[in-house]
Amino acid sequence: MAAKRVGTQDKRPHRKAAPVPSAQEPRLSLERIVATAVELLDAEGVEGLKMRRLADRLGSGAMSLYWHVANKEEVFDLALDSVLEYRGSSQMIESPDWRQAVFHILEDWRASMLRHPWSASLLPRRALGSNILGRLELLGRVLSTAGVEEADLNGAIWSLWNYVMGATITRANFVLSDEDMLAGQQRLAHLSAEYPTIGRARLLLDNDWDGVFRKGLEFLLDGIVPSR
Amino acid sequence: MAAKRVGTQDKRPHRKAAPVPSAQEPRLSLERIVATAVELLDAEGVEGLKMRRLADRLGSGAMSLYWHVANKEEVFDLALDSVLEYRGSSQMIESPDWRQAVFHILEDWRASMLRHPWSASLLPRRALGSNILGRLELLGRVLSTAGVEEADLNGAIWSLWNYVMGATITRANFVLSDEDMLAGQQRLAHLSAEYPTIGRARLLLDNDWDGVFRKGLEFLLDGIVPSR
DNA sequence: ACCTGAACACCGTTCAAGT
DNA sequence: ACCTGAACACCGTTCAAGT
Repeated sequence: MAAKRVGTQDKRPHRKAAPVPSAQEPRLSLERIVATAVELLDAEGVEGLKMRRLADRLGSGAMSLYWHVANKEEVFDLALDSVLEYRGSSQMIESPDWRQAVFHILEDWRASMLRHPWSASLLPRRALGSNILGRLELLGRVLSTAGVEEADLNGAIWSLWNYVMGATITRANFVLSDEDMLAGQQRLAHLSAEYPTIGRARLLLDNDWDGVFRKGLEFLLDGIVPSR
Repeated sequence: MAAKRVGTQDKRPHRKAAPVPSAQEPRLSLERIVATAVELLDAEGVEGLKMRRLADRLGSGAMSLYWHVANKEEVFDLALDSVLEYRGSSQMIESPDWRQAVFHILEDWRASMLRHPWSASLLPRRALGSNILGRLELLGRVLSTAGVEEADLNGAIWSLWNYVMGATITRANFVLSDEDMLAGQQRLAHLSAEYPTIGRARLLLDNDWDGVFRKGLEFLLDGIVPSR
């Protein structure tokens, strides 16, 4: 199990700071590799990302990748961080309504991960890249201005992190095709005998993911931020 | 990405209901395989589980496993479900104090997963086995008696699921050796320039995981269960 | 600096065969 | 019913070499 690190090191031989204009563009570049990796991950999922297939899509030999990245792990780290880049305007975040700002931050984060369903499950296992650290920094700032004491800030951020990650990982893994849906329904009907409460709640069937997410978030915020 | 199913099917050729006493014990058994898989997973993590290594530990050829299980996926499913078996007494759960009962259910669930750090990350991706369904059924029952309306039960269960899963997955992946700890500390010190709020909150450093977990859970329950 | 093919050391699993 | 070894079709990555 890879130990958790914070941030990503650049262990490549040497990288020029700015590309010399006279030099011809290399066929491969970190940016192209990462963008293509994201495409491939979106299309085929985590286990669909293979170095040879990635190289194929890029029109290069499999081994060419290894000049740009150290290994497959680094491809995952880079793809993950790229997907977590904040692309919205900063308007919402500077809203005087802190509650609205927190909702925007967390829902945008969640939406970014759901756009790339492989990303959420990956995030807790990998080093925290700069884009996610930026989002957490922003969250901390808003919570601070909302009145969360410095001593409680760590706990507040982690509570929200835990909730967002749990909700998103669960949602992202719950991609049911219609046939799966049907099969699950039949199975649950059968299971209702053994699990009556779950059956009555129609668990796994009528899941209003977004509604549940917002509601739980309200509850957490009510508790985290002292006076309302 | 494997689609989510509910429950696990038994596709093995034929299984006798009760072992004929006169027949000699087979060298392998599902139980031994699963128990050994859990051992191996505990020792080496998800990527450490290999069919050949598992067979080695069992003192058999690699291919012998395939008479008992369909494939590696099934080994994961079975190991996961076995780890989620409830081993406590049912006393706590029948406590008249529903809040205490919910806490016991969720903390025992969380503890079971933390005892096998590979399990939490696996759970949302796999079919729900009978042991986890049993825990959810129990949770639903307690929430019901606590006064949660039937229409809100689905949302209540999922809110808690999301929170527990997020907290546990994050915690389980955060196993820092001392050197990692030190490296992270230095890195964060360096990062404090870019992320001052995070730095001040000592995020990633002073994490009182259990305390944060309980606190957030209190907040959620305050919101989920109407009158206190 | 950047890219390549051959080759190695694995993996999960199929198959045909043993007892 | 239960177990096995040989073999196949992959994988990630090392290496020595090309331009």
